[in-house]
Amino acid sequence: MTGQEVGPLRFQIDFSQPLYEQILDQVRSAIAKGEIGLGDKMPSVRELAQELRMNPNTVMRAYQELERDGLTEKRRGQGTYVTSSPERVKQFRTALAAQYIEAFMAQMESLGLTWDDIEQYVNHKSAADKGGADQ
Amino acid sequence: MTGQEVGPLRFQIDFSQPLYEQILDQVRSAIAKGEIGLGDKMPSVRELAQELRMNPNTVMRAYQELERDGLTEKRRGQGTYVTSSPERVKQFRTALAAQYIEAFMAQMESLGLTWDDIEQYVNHKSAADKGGADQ
DNA sequence: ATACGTGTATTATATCACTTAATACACTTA
DNA sequence: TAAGTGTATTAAGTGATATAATACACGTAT
Repeated sequence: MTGQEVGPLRFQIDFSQPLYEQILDQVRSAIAKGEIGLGDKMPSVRELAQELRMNPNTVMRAYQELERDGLTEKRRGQGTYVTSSPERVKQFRTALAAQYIEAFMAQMESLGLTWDDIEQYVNHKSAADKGGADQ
Repeated sequence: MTGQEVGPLRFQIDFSQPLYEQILDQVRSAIAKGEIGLGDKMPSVRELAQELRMNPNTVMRAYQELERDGLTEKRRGQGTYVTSSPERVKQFRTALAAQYIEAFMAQMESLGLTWDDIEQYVNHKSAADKGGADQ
């Protein structure tokens, strides 16, 4: 909770994904990891658009989703600010993590792999081959 | 390894994803889980297209990717057959699992969550809240 | 040889998501 | 008043996806 302006955000933009989605993901990450302080002022839509050489509309789309996430708040005529509520951030992170995990588990299930198989893979980078489909 | 024709495949198609990708994922899954026997004959492009009420070109796109995966083989004038090699299937499953896992780990990292956090979530559906970003 | 069923290639068209562009408006602060 | 906010609108272009209508080469069965 610094209340300062957000530092110079280092964005890594490519063409593998929609641009607005990359902004969204990277700002989400920066907030979740505390790289952006709570209450900080985000760069303005036009400012960020110019820095990233994008259209302001594209940046705005990302900003609107951030507000839907509850991670930012708009103040008319003033700008966009990161939420001051650590609970909001926690809550958001938990919800998104749950979503990622569910999707991941579904992928694993579709390959006939169990949680034990996954743990084996993670613990020592070798055979995720063991369960299911032994023909 | 039955060598039979593949049974009536139950496809679940919606509009949340490209159609060819849904076919691809579901056939991959069916092979990985052994629901489709090795060496089985796949339905023809036109046949499946009619059953799913899609354009043959769309089905063909999925079939072409399946062959790139090494999961199917084409026999000219005859049809498309599931590979007879269990090693191929194993290899494919391992590779795809690794890809899924890497992507998932990156997602978790972007939220500042560790592997321990994930295990906690999976073991008992509760707080993935603990590590990182405690502001 | 003929007919049929394979996979494949081609060309054209349509739709949709994404992005850019150029404005204009309402609000806040200096 | 002037400058900087977020926002809305309209128009246009691009690329991925999907459909449609053909046509071709190959293998098998008749």
